[in-house]
Amino acid sequence: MARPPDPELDADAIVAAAVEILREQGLDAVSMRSVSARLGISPVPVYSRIGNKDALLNAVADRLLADLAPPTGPDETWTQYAERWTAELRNRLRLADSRLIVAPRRNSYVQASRPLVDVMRRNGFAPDAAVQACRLLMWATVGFVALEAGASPPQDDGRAFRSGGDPGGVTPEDTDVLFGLHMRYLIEGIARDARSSARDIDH
Amino acid sequence: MARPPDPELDADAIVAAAVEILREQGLDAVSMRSVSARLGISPVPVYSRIGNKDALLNAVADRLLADLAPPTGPDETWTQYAERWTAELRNRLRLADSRLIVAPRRNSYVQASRPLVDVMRRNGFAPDAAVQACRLLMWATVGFVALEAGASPPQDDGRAFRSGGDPGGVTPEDTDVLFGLHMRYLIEGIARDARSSARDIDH
DNA sequence: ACCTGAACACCGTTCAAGT
DNA sequence: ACCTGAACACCGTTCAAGT
Repeated sequence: MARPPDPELDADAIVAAAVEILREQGLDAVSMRSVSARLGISPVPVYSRIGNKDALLNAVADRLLADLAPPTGPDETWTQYAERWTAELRNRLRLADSRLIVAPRRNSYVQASRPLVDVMRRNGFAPDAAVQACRLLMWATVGFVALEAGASPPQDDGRAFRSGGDPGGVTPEDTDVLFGLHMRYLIEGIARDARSSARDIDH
Repeated sequence: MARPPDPELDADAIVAAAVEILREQGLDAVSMRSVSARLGISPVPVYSRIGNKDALLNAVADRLLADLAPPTGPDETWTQYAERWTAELRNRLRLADSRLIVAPRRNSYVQASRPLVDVMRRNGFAPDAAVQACRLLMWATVGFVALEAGASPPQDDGRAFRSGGDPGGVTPEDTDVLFGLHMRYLIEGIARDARSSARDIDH
């Protein structure tokens, strides 16, 4: 019907439609066909603007996971911020489908790392050490949520032990405790290594 | 052609065929149709014996991930064994597709936990503490490998920075270091908490 | 009882037209 | 140039026969 490229249809509108379908019906309902149908067009323009389904899902994930990191407070130690940072990341990641979050070096993750790296550098960390520590916390958090969320949505497992007494005794409270313990151990370890390397320099 | 149920065709043979296809062509090539075609049958018997595709993939994962834990050595401290246990788990998990490993409470994981829990209990851990610590190390290891492997196979990402100077400076060596650091922090943290709770009891 | 062929309702992706 | 309809080569799953 139209010869000039539809000016209403840019990559952003396509990603927005995909996010709507994701929110309403879940990740499995997001297809090149369902997205184009929602926009009232054929799948071809989606391919020409986005590329393919992988690219679409990456774009969806980047939009869903924008601005993951909480703002830094004044007079906050790096350990305090690191604790808030991991907890906030976990809360945000849990809202997304676990299949979208398992991707290291996702743009959103690189962005989210920046404030934590900055805080650590202001607290005396060497650039390399700050980046490494931040990557450690990021991987640990993303990996934890992937496992935590991977229980229900993707593969339903068949076995009939959803409601009632839980299977191996893993309640949501257990999971919270496990996450807190995990992050505490990592942050304490990073702090200890940082102190010992500072001692090396002093000496 | 045959009326009696084929005695050569049990669930094991179906899973074995799926594993063969997985090894030869990757996870994406494993379908109810490709598996039944390899066995020379229609998809229907696969459904009647396995259930559905989720059940098939779970069975494949359980077979691929059997016997994950290394044997315990005599006169080995729990920290030494925990280090070997996480390293061996990582090596084994890396051989599988990351999409198959992200499932907490997978039967193979429960089995793999047993020897580590036993070693920790022999070293004075309370039952609950040993189970919790083991779960922590399991989740951390599985999550790490999921991230580590999730870079290449599932979504190829499009961006052209595979060969040559790597993107954000994440070499395989960096990844090895990160894993070692991660596990060391966790094991040290577990040891420290165990010592302090033992002190509470002594006092 | 247990199989097969065929079908249903989808996929991702591309091609050959149309304007 | 950019669209659409149609097609290709698949999926997971189920149904209606066949023996």
